[in-house]
Amino acid sequence: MSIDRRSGCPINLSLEVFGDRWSLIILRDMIFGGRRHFRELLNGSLEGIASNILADRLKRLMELGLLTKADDPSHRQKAIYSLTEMAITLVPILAQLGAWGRVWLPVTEELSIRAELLEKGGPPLWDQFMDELRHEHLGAPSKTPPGTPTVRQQLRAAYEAVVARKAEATVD
Amino acid sequence: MSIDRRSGCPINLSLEVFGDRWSLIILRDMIFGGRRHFRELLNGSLEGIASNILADRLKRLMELGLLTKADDPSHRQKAIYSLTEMAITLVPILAQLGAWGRVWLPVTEELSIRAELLEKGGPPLWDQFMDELRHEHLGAPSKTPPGTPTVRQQLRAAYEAVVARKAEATVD
DNA sequence: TGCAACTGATTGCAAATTGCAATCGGATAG
DNA sequence: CTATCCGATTGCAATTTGCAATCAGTTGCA
Repeated sequence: MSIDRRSGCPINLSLEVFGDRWSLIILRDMIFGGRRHFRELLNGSLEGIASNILADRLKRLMELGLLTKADDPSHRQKAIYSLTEMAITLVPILAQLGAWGRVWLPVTEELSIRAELLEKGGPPLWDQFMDELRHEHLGAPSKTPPGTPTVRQQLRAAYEAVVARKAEATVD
Repeated sequence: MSIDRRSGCPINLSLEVFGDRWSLIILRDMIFGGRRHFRELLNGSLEGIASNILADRLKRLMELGLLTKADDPSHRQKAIYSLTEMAITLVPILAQLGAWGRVWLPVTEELSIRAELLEKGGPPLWDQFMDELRHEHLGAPSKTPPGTPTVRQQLRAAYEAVVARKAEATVD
């Protein structure tokens, strides 16, 4: 379940952490979708992950230090998964991955608007987002002034605007 | 052999392209190691890729539009693999991946010096590197003035300096 | 109290993937 | 003529994957 260590190359080691078809998808849903529970990840996933794979990957990501698990006070057997700093710093990678995919692959418009926004915002926006994630997941004090829309809200709003516009276009 | 299209999300689609343990390793060796031939990739790989996996991935990367193959004029049955623009624009992703791995994973010093250099150089260095790759692989005119050391040369020199220093340290 | 819905998983199993070893036919060098 | 190198291909055992069904415990509601 742990790492292979085929070599000490940073790219190789990174691939050994999330060089599979699901790990980054789960992290994406937690980071951008704000999901924290098993069921949210299971049912909310566009790609339709199976429950055993999800359980396996969550365990693996915990062992690797990318996630932690805590009891949910509202429900005795509910668990809350949190991102660690290690996972939060994946934001630039996800942003680049999204930017690349948006250019070269057959993405859908509503799902790529977030990647576009994140790309346009660049490192300053990524930093703000990571700050918000640290606040949400690690309890760190937030540096963003209250009243400012969060990055996730901005991404969500942009996504919904596209969906609304497309629905409109269908009616016309 | 082609793509699944579990969803139109750019991150998902990117993962479907190189969300496996070998595709990015091959591209890394071509991009940073300058390897162009089957045997170079097979024997030069630190991670020890098997020949059938290499053949399979090369074929897949060609189908996906990341590589092209051409005859080597010096040897009738030798093939030269070239990066396409699609693959060349992976440089920022590889740089981020290397930067992240360098921080969070048990990398070795000599193998991570290149990631460090690439991180410090930032987007301007990435652009220069991509320009050089376009020159090498696509025959594009090089914008870098002659006499300037290429990025690959810089990376190689840094790597060799670390190796030499470590060898020295062992002697002492 | 009874029961349905929901919680985070686990198990069985068939199918696909992986990667090692051996081998292929052709090309080239000595 | 022979040894070596070329980009693969094949056979095969081991592992991994992912779908379907199921688990035991928890909660909300009647």
